[in-house]
Amino acid sequence: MIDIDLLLAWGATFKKVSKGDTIFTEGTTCRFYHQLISGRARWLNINDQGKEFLQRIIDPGECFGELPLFDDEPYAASAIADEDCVVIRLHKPVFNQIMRENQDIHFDFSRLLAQRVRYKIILLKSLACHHPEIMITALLNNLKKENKNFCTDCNQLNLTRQQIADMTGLRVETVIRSMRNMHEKGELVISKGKVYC
Amino acid sequence: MIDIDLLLAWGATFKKVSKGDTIFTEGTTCRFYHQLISGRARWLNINDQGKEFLQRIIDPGECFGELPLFDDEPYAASAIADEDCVVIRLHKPVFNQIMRENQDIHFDFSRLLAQRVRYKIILLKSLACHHPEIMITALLNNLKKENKNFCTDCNQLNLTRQQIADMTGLRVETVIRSMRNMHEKGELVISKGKVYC
DNA sequence: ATCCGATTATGATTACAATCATACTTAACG
DNA sequence: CGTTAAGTATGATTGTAATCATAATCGGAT
Repeated sequence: MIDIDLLLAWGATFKKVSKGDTIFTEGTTCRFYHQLISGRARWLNINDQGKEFLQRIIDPGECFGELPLFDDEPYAASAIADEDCVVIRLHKPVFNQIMRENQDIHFDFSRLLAQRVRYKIILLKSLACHHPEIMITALLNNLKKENKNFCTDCNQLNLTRQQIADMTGLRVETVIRSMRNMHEKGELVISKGKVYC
Repeated sequence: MIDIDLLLAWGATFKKVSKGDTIFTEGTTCRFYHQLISGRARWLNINDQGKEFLQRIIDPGECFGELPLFDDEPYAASAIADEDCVVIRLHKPVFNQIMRENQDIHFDFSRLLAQRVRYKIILLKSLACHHPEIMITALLNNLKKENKNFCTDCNQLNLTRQQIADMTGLRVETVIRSMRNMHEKGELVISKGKVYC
């Protein structure tokens, strides 16, 4: 999201994270701006029953855990490395300084935040209607719009049914059955288990 | 959210809206910044079955419909006047100019957007777990934290069960039963139908 | 004070996703 | 290449919120 050279010029540092390790934890104080260089991570809530609610898959080039940098509250969710990762980090006060001195970047982040609100709103209203197929459609539409978790060439969805379940609160069996039904209806294509839309 | 004198200095205009009238509609292009002067409005989605999903009650002093100003997408939801309202409006390009020239205001909006994401995330994860009481608790906690829809003196909740249903996707009967159960458990107080927490 | 619509309340029934069980298929790894 | 875990698939059963029905209560308007 922010140019790496710029981050480095401001004193950002690289950090290696091993697969399975927690990068930061929901509810704790945020001290850094984070951006993923390589690997893959997930941003998620874990509820009292130990069930994961997957907020977002984090891919290289993306920033994550940015909410506390703007509202000074604790982390809203945890970040866990799905693979070995390299993260670039910058101290929060320095990040704020960049925002102040570089208004275009500030506007980029406003846009990002507005988009995040927008997608959460769309997902919320679809969850509220209780129809699994509508929830899945809303989720996939959101992801498609931001070119996320889709192969840009072949339109293959690159999320498992379980991940979709974890992002909607549905059970994996319900996701499987719903998506198969959507396939029958021609709303998407399932070929050898792979989903295209 | 923005000082009214400042808005007026930049050429903002007042607009009267009658009870029941639509202020703007989901999916249409946004041309104005809106802030409520007096009255009350609601910000909501209406789905294909005609069911309302209530995103937020808008009270005097609050801005609303601000997402398109930052991400240049259409309105994410509609705004409808619950009472006769006066709204102050400013053309979108002028709003952007204010952001550029007045960085503190820009940071205030970043904070607001981050908070909105945060609350949507919290609500999302609670909806995903399927327990009505957890959903209602999450909603009320969110509102309480921003001093919204609560009497600051007596802690009285100033939303109907129907409105809570419309904000969570639950049925009004389920909200009534769940809240009565929360009352039995001492998680809130219901006295003559009024809710305190 | 009286009326009327909105709100709160409660019971009975139903629909459907969760849950449990089991099996097949695919991908990763030594 | 074979082993194993992860992912996909499908059927049977269950639990719970939605739905339907009905009534009491509250609040605002006349």
